[in-house]
Amino acid sequence: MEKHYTIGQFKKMSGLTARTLQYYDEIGILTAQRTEGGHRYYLESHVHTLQKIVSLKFLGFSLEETADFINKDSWNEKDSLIFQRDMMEKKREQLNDSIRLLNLAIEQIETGGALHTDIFISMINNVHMEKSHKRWFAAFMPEPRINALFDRLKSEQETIEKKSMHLFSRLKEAIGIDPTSSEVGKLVAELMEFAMEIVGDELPLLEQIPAADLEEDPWLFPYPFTPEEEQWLKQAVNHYMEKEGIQIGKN
Amino acid sequence: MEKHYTIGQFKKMSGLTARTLQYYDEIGILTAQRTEGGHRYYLESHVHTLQKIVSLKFLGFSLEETADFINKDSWNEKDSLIFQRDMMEKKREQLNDSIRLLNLAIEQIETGGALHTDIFISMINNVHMEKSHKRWFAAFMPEPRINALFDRLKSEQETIEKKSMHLFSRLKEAIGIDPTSSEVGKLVAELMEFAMEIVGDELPLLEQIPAADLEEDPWLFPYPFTPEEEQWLKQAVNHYMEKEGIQIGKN
DNA sequence: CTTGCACATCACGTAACGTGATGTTTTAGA
DNA sequence: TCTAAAACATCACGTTACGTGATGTGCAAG
Repeated sequence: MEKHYTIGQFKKMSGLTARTLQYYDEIGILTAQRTEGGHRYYLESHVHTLQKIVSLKFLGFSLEETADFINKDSWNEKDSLIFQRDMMEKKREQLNDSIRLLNLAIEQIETGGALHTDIFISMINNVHMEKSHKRWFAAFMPEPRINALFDRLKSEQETIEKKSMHLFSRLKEAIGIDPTSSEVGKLVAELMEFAMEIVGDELPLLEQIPAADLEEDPWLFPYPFTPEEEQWLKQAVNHYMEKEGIQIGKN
Repeated sequence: MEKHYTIGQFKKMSGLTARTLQYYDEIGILTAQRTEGGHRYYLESHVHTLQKIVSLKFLGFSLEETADFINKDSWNEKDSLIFQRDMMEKKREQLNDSIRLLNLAIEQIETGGALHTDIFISMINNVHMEKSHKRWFAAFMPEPRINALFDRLKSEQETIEKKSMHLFSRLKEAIGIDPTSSEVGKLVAELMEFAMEIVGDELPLLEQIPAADLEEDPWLFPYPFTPEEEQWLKQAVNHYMEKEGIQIGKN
């Protein structure tokens, strides 16, 4: 005589809840046998089917997709497997981005600094809107050069993000201090150097982009400083420029 | 006069749908202004708030959590950030597992072999049930040694999985062939060698585990072969053992 | 003044169950 | 054999973050 499990035994074995088993029964993905009184019971074959179900769920398939797999017993069409893998890889990239950004914020707090929301937001945005930014830049640069620029930045993304976070935070905290002081001068010097590092050889082209265009779109390019803060920053940068005798537009 | 956006302009700018904006209005996370006629309109401050919302969503927060963040404008409690990061890291581990397993199946198909569902299932299970397996082994081995064993296997997980997939598949395809043939003998030899590699120095202890215990739990240890297939495999292994004159139990 | 578009509000659908509420079957013990 | 408790059954509504119509107004242009 075949072993049979009540729903209570079955749920203990599988670790699923009774509700889940009832739901699987309801949608017909795991149809239980019934006693005369109407209680569910399960056989070894159900164990096997349920194995398949939880395994496929583990791979990230929906119950509907899972049902398809269960009905056919050879899984040799690689299309759905490849599709699924690609979906999961996209999700993983997403997670990598958010984990990296969360760590950035955590580190900033742990090193004793304050986390400035505007800075954080603009950095998140930078990652989130990458594709839109690429399209935007397409109006000023040929595509291969855009890609080269973005690829270079991406290869050092984490370093750049950490530097940005640190530098912008210190700048924000310096607001109010005399813009001509040597303390502020040092920060601005750092900022300029950092900006040069970012733009690299694309300086001439990027300089041509009118600053107004950038500020015109508050959605695509949220600014980490408020208008008053920016006012202060401009003073500081101007002072620095005059002292150094350089004439370059500031982004 | 402040710039104001209709919902149509706002959705184009943000890339969200009107329904989403209406929903955010409804749950009070982004309350729009209204014209006399009842139409929604948005100001610059709404742009800023929406930036926060989409940024926090990008980090994986729910709208409810997002609402909390928006209400307080300093984000210096690292607890929720750390909690969130840990959640996301768990999800990423999950994804890594499923991607690796999907690739395993895809490769198996691409190299021209058939994907045997029972083998695949039992390999998925192996990853999925790792914690349960550890608990199960705790009845036979002290915990530090279990951890050492599992850590060793984990460091070569992908290699082991590929080998398993390849070897078990060839075994399954050999079923029906004379168990005493040299072809089968070779496969069994590979199997034994592989098994030795896996158990490593834990052979004596693992040998003590009665095979019945393993087979007794069809949920925890789904077997990649059917009873008939197993019968054949036993014959092949026995033949191999006699020929080699070794006496070791088989798992 | 009308026409057409943009916008408004219901209201139900989604996925995979969780969580009671309430009634019936099964089983263990007297 | 009877009873009380445990186990099980079926509704039915809640969850998240919107999508998707259906149907009824506001608004700007001709």
